[in-house]
Amino acid sequence: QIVDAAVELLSRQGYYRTTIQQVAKRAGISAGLIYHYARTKEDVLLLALLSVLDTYRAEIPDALKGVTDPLERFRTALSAFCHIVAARLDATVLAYRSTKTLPPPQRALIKQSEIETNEIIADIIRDCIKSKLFRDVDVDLITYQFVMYVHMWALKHWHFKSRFTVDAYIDAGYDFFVHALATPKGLKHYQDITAARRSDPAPTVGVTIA
Amino acid sequence: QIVDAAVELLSRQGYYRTTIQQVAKRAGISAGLIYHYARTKEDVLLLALLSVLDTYRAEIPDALKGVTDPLERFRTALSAFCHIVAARLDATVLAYRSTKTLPPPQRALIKQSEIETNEIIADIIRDCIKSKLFRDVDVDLITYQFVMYVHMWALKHWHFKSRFTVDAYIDAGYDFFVHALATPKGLKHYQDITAARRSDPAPTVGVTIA
Amino acid sequence: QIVDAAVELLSRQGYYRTTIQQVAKRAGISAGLIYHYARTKEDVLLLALLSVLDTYRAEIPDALKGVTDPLERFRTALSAFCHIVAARLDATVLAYRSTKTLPPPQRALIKQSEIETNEIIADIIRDCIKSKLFRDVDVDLITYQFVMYVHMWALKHWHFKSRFTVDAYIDAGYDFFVHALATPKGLKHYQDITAARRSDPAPTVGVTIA
Amino acid sequence: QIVDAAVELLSRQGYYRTTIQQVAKRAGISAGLIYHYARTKEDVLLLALLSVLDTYRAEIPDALKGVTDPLERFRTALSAFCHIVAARLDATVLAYRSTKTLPPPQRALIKQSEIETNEIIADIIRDCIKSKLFRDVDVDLITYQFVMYVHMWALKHWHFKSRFTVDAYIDAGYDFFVHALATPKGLKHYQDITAARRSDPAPTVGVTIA
DNA sequence: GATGAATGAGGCTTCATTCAT
DNA sequence: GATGAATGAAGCCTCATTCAT
Repeated sequence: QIVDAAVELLSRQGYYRTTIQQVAKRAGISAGLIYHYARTKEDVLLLALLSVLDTYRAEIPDALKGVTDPLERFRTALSAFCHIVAARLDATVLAYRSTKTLPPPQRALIKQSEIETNEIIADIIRDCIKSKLFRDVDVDLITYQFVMYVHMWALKHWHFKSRFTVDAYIDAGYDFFVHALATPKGLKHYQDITAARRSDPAPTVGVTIA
Repeated sequence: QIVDAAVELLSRQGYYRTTIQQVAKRAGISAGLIYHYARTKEDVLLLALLSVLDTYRAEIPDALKGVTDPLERFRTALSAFCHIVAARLDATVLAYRSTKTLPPPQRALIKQSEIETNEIIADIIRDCIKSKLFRDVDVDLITYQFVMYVHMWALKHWHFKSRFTVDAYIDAGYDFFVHALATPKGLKHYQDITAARRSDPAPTVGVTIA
Repeated sequence: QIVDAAVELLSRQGYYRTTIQQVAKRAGISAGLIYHYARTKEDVLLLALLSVLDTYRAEIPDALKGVTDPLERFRTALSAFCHIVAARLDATVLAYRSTKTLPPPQRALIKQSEIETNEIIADIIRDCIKSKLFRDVDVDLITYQFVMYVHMWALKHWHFKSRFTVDAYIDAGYDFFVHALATPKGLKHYQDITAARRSDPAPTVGVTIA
Repeated sequence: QIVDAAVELLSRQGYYRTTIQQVAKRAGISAGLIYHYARTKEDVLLLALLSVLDTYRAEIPDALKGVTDPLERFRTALSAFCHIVAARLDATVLAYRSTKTLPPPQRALIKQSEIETNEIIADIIRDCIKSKLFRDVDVDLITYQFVMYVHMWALKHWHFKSRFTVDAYIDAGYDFFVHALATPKGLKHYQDITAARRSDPAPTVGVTIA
């Protein structure tokens, strides 16, 4: 598919270093044909970015299926999100590199997609607050910090790759956010379920990508 | 100066949309002259990026002068850093957009500069830990979270600009990090000095840019 | 019909701005089908041009039916020709824009068609000369001037449209040509029939197009 | 000069068959350099067309210098104009082929230049009328007929080249227009100066082009 | 007959870089 | 040092034409 080829090449090389011819060749089609599906090279970029963002939006809910405890949902979302990003490091970085390349109307589409993913996170945080596990914090701000923490795995991967495994990174982030947000009750719950999970080292991550 | 012109244009337009001729015109010189100071266009980008990062490295310590309490230093660093970034939003975003454009050797210079700035933050955090105000957390990781929080003001400015003033953003971040990191003693100290500052609304930020 | 779509689009946009796909869409068929009727895009142009020229060749004689007086035939031909051109201004201009686009063999077909139309005019002029209404002028040259006068309505329509109605333009041209060509006898005849027509304002134009 | 190369190639091949590379090669420069002087290919066309039209505007007055008799001025203008056109047949045709290729603003410049040339002709005709040599005709219309007659030499050159020399074409046109326009006094004057010129076959044309 | 997806050559245009002055 | 005209490679995009269905 064109979009897959585009994501692959754009992720690796960035927008301006990637030519339409390269995308075409990688997709196994002719350059001209791309222009049946995208009107400009920027459209190809948009499609690629939306494809990446859609992965987030689709796969996080998948991982959450069947998880009901609010704090477990929080951890699962963090874990799933980190693993998704870890599986497509370059694609995540691409969004930060290239979104500004798009003209505002298309940029708005990207933002919209990002907001929709964030809403999944925000809902989870709201649940934690409603359950008195988290303090009554600014959900919007915390959501963005959560997302940034995940993205940081990609953005600063050159730094962290030699210091953390993804799972250690997830645990560290989980611990950090819980301490920042939890009520005493929430902290107690955190320690309980963490201890439980350690004595029962079931697969802690339900998402596996590529 | 060439570098200032470059920072200005690169920040606004990104690397590939900015031409050497534009930089030359904005700098009030001829295109050819730029090649006396930079061997390639990438060199111009490198110089511009280093210039921005140097601002961070130079101005945070300035703001910290005379501040001795570890937690106050933490808050001052956060505040100064945020204000610096707020004064050059686009330049901060530029680093995220364009660093990957550079070949590895030059990218290493950027990383090095970033690491040096981070070290300032790390030292402050270490002080807080040594003073038993913060828990014994992973300094490196927290440092990066701190920096990401600051950068987030630029990276997600389209979102936050209508929700926070810079100062409210700083306060919210300060509160968040303290809750995440502080020992009970640290928390007590936090509440004391915060209350004190509120009753004595002296200028809390010593950094003014442009 | 393909040709009608082609005339429409070619007239409005010229040869190179018109794509086969546009012609196909306008004709309500697929692009591939056009190549059952024309071997190349140039063939489409040729067909369109010939179609326009055929209109001239067919409609002028129609208007002349039943008109016997040589001078009246002259006036009727002028009037009919002008009205035809006025009804397809762009198509007339198209011939001037695009004939040179065709390779010589096809261009010859266009010329041939033009010559056949001219012959109709030439015959009328010859009649006028034979009837001693016109001086013994160079029929060929006068024919071309006649045709150019008509085409001028299209070629300089941007200028004349605000200065003349088609009918005023026809009257002015008629007067001009008669003065240029008429013998004293012809001039007398001209004044007689012109006066007669004024007192009997019957429909002076038998051609109505779209 | 770029413009000369452009006129040459555009005249011969038309707008779309002429590439910027061809113009550059013919002008002895690189393709990129053309874009220092023209922003688009259309600009090159505009420059070329204006250059041709300027030739008209400049050379007709040259030929008229020292000619005072209104009718002689009329004949001289016709003769000069025809010779100019004859010297650049293709360039004249180019204007008819390609003016519509330009966007309206630039097309307006072309029209303006054409109007200025026409004004030279119109003034001469007005003089003839003022001197009672011509009837009180519509100057504007006659001017355009005059110009069309000249242009016809280029537009229908494929037809006339085997039937007339330029000078014969000029004489025929002169005769035609005088008969169409002259008062009895004007006709008398025409016959006098024509007879005089025949017995004194001085160079009748003062314009020589390349 | 009819479709329209697919091709791929070709041209306009940009711009980093050079170099004569 | 300083200029800026000049280069020429490279890439986006268009579109006539084909051909499998």
